[in-house]
Amino acid sequence: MFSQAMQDYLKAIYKLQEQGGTVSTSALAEAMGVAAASATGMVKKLAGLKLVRHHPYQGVVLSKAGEKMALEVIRHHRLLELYLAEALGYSWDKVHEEAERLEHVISEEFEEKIFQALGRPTHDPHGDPIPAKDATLVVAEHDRLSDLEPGATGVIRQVSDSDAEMLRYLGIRGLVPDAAVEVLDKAPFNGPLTVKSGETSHVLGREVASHIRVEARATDDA
Amino acid sequence: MFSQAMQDYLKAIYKLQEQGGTVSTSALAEAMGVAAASATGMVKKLAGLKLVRHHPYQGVVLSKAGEKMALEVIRHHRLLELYLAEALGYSWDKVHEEAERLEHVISEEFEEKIFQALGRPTHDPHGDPIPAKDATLVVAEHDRLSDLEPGATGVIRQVSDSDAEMLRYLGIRGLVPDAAVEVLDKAPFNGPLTVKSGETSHVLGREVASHIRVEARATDDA
DNA sequence: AGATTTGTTTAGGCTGTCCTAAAATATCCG
DNA sequence: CGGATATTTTAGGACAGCCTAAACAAATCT
Repeated sequence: MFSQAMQDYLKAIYKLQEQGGTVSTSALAEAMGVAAASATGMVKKLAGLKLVRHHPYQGVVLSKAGEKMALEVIRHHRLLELYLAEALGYSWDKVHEEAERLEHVISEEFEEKIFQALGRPTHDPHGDPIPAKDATLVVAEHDRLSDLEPGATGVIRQVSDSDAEMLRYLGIRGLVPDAAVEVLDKAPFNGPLTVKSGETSHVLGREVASHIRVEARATDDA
Repeated sequence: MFSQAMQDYLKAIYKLQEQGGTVSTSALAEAMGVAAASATGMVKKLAGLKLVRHHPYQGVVLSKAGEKMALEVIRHHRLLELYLAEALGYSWDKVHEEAERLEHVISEEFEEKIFQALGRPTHDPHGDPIPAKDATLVVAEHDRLSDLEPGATGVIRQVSDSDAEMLRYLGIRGLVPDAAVEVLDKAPFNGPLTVKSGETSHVLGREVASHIRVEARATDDA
């Protein structure tokens, strides 16, 4: 009905929209790993199907229908990630890749079966919220760990799933959703953060720390 | 690497070969639900890749490599069928369709994970043997239920998974692998069989009964 | 403002898989 | 044997999704 390629484009547009407002063709092409011309072509097709609105040279916006489709794919993806981790014992750095392929082929029944088996979960292993069946999504905005100041404490809520290598690195160190953390030090000039979690402390570059979202506890120095 | 279409063709060739010796292009096209010309085209491509041998107007035969590929896909399929039934509670008439799509996208890791989770099984829910990792397959030839004579007893070993409707019908009646059966009566002129399983007896048409494979117990009237 | 750089779209092609229609080959039967 | 019938292959085309190269539009710099 809707091709795999179309689903992938819609998902990519959704994610870009989430971050940076308007979505340019080149950003979309970049995200999809295709040439800019290919993205233009697909955007025109999606616009023809009323899944996106396209104003040439201005960017792409998902329509209501397009957003719904994107969220359905994302729901599949995140449920699968969680299922692979929980039920099959996948390590959290490997779930993304497998889910990426499975998300396009599972039936609604499969979706429902794993949803129930997992106890109607709300978040995937990286802390990303799972869209509901009716394609609604509760987004909680948390601070980047890299934005916290020394002395701040909080709980990790999300870790970006974009880089498997990084996930492996953080997983080994216990820096996963629900872990409590405290910022001990923050070196100047975009230097690394020293973060304590449990008994041990870790030194994290700004780049990595910006991929970790934390729910900060109210600081007492107010 | 090898496209989904190619995998499906190889699988179809394997199954046709299993049944009827040489595989004609038209039989292949029929099985794949495509025009004969399309099958010819794909066969030529597969022959170019040394996955099949093709003698025009004579039929197609899988090469060693082609058979291996086919068995790998079938292994995926049957493991998935069993996993869907056992782990996710799918009814056995629905597993085929879902497995059909999943078989092409799961990784070797996924395969291994479900293989272990299922306790290294040897047969799928329909009683079909699951090819081993090294692409070897133990085939046990059992009698068609329709070939047994009144008085014969045995155990159901396989039920053809080709028709979901039929599987539902038989499942309700407990005519599943490992069920003990006894042929009470066999009407002449290709008439129905009366079969007892457990406490109840069922009347089955020849067509249906031919889709059930039974391991016959030695009869005592010898 | 004019020129350069950057971003976007159009034009034309390639590959994979399918199709129909027509030609070629094999089989069957009087 | 030879013509009718059935099967198989060839020829030519469609469509999806990708590509590169070239044309076009917008933004930026001096």
